[in-house]
Amino acid sequence: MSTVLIVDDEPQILRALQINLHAHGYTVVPASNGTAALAAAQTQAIDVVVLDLGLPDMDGLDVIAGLRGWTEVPIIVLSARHGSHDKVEALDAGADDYVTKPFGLDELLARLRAATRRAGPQAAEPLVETAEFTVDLANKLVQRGGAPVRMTPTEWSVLELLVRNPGRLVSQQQILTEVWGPAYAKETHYLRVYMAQLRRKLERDPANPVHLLTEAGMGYRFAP
Amino acid sequence: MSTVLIVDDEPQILRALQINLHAHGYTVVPASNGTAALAAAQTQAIDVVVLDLGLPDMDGLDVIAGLRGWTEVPIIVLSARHGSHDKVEALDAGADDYVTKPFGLDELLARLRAATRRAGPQAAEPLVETAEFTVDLANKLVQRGGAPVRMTPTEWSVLELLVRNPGRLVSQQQILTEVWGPAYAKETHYLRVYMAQLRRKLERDPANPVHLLTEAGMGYRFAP
DNA sequence: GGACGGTGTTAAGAACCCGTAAAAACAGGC
DNA sequence: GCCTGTTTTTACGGGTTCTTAACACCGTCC
Repeated sequence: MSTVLIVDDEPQILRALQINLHAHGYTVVPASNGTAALAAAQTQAIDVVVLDLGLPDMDGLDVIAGLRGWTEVPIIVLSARHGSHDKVEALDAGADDYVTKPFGLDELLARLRAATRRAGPQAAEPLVETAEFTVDLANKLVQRGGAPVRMTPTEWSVLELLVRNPGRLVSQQQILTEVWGPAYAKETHYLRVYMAQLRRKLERDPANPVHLLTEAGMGYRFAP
Repeated sequence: MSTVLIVDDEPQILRALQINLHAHGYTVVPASNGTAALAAAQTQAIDVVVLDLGLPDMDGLDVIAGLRGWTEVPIIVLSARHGSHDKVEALDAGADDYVTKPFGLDELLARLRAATRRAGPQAAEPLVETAEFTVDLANKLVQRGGAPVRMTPTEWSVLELLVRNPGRLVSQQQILTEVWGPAYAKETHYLRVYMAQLRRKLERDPANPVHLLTEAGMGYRFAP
């Protein structure tokens, strides 16, 4: 579903939101200060920002301004301050919504839904290309020689993880925990089966892969 | 500047808002009940709606639903009720913002600015065409071979969601949460029923769909 | 050379998912 | 209150995917 950047300096609130939003299907990117938030927003595809105004390193309004400098991503502000002056400042700085603490989780979820609903189709995710095939992350579409290639859910999860880390070595443990869950971190034979299937679908010569490479004992690497 | 439709059954509040917003450059269209509000929204060009939920003739949620049936205009809800359940319902019905009374005028003005700001660039509703049928998003009209095809509300919601994301794979979870609501995210059998109905109405050979495709385990995809 | 750990390939049953039709429950209009 | 159209529920056959197992392969180390 959507990716939420959560910015809050109180670890327990950050953790609670992280767990709850994840349970409701969101991918959560946490940040405990303004600098980390701005950095995270630039390196990852964020669909909506939940921003606590009380940050240790910089003014929350500057975080809003920093984001608004280059992105239209919806920003929901959390704040303990009820004063209307604070609300006006945050909204005029570019925030989309302002929620005062304490707030109910269901209210935050509803406001998240409202924010993502109107933001609609977000900026295009990258289209990863190789000489043999192309992977369209946003549309979950794989093409080879112009023709679409059907992927099963597990195949897609593995492929997506590799393709989102082009050139980087992804450990077997990491793939297993992210695709199958932490309990499967040792089931390396799953990986062998699915890597074989991916190569059969995507590589010209599955026995001598060019793009989906094995690093024996380490993990796998996607070479563009 | 912008035109605001204000819906409130208390004459003095309606009058006060009218004067204040007018003083801040807004053109104000007043309505004292839900029926008048829906009528006004259809006859005049409205940029943003300020809606009090406590109306004499109909439930405020139905007003939201009525507006959302055909327009994306931003809706700011005013309510005396602080309960998070009320907020969730209003936001999920399609409202963009929820302000509890009492509120400061400057806060309302800031929220109006935020709402109109992001509504800004209104894109024209496209006419989606395939070899078999055409979908007119703006007029909620589906045609096949020149003849209009009747759609039930639910059928239309599902079709609209798919057609608005041409080529993109839309997960079952996403369709269910957007059409039926977050509580129905697991009711995948609804989808099977409605996809079958849509295909029966729109595909030449419903058993071998060309435009409304299934990706087993992943979701559905509309291919233009 | 042979054992061994890690890897690739294939196949088959189990588990799960999907399409279809038809009936039951529900809602709105008259 | 009845009637019509819509949504929800139910059941089942057929298909796809996941998991598991068995075996071949390739290098390294003893």
